Amino acid sequence: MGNFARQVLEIVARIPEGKVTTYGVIARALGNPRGARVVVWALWSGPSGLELPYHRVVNSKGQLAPPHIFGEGVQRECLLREGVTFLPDGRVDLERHLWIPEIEEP
DNA sequence: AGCGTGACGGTCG
DNA sequence: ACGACCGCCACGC
Repeated sequence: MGNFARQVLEIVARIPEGKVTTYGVIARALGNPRGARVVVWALWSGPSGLELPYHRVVNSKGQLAPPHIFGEGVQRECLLREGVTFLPDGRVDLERHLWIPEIEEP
């Protein structure tokens, strides 16, 4: 796993309960503004056993990952359980729950 | 050394 | 507002 991917996972590990962040935000925090897709790759390659809150990462519109990733409705339920609220159209209410990590890179 | 692959994001019609 | 398009970056083959 590359260095970037490791840093991605470090950030994911720090997303507070009841909060979410986005692929793009993580990429920017790591100084790679156009690296959103690499963040995706990092999540794929990350350890599945470890208790990382992968479900707290959504896209820039607040939409959840497609069902085949976590299973139908699973991601949504995890977030609901943690107190995340959704808009009528099913997107996460980013206004309230978006979490921006502190800048990492030196 | 290409080339295909994304759980993406912004821009434009 | 919404979809279609296109650029993006690291990685594995």
